[in-house]
Amino acid sequence: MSRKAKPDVPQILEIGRRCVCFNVRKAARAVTQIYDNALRPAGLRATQFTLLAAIKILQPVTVAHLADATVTDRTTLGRNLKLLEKKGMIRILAGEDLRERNVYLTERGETAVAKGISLWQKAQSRLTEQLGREGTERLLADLALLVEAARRV
Amino acid sequence: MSRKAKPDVPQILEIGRRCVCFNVRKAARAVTQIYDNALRPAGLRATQFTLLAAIKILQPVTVAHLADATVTDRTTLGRNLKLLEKKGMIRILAGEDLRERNVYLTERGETAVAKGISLWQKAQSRLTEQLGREGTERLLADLALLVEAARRV
DNA sequence: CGACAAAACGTGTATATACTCTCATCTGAT
DNA sequence: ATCAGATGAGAGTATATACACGTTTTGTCG
Repeated sequence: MSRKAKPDVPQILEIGRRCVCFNVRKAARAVTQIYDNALRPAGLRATQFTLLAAIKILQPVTVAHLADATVTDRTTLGRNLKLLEKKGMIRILAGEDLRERNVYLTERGETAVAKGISLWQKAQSRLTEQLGREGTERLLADLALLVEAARRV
Repeated sequence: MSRKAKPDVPQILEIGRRCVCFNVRKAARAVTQIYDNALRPAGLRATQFTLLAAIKILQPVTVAHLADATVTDRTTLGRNLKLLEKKGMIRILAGEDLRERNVYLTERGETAVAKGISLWQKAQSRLTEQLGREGTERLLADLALLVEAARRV
């Protein structure tokens, strides 16, 4: 038996082409940069903007519920919320059930969301123009299927 | 009900459904967890495994070249490499051009890749089974188009 | 040859992400 | 009424990500 087999190189090349994880992460990196740049004038990252938007719809909302709605780990969400609180865009208050924390938008948060929406729209338009209308629809549908598939695994 | 209900709420709901950034990041989170869990027995995260695999193919390779190949920010890659070096899976040596750093797999790195490949295969199979053959092909094609589109923005 | 631009890389800072533990609170069964 | 188990949340640790800025080395051109 030789010390080291080489025949797995072609197999590794396949990984780069076919690995769902690698390719979806790569896409996420590329896309995130576009939205982060676009949202900079509002002092928001893409993640923060979508989180604020979710809060605006759901408020008052608990951390766990928000984590569920945004499909984010609860502890991750807690840390992301702390950042928004530090920016003065949300308030986090104890609920009736003292274990729960209820999240609310502040005035500054409302302003940031409003500013963010128009910036988001521009970024979204620029990207979807490149994808085409059909391409965008197909992509979003496929991503939804992917999340579903991942849940079932 | 209060008349204070915000008129832009429907618009915000659209964001959650149609925002490419939010949805691709969400998918990346879901998928990453599957691969991270699968690769745990090899002591690797998904990112680390794909990075090691890329190094195995390209070695010896400079940081910048590797960043290009994996479509990762150069500084991000540098930090990811440092972790693998700390684990003893790669070696980073100065090149002839003293500005450059050449990256090599170590024995331990080879072992980790080998172990990772079979674990990766299982995770990939489980996920693509859920997606179906066609679904997987379409998804990967769409993700490639997305990366292209993002580059053009 | 010498000034200067360009290339390759690292550091400081900040955010995003998730696992494991731990703590406080609540709820239901006894 | 009480206690065991469930539930909601935070803290500790580790990794992934990228921008702004700085450093060293190379290449280039007058």
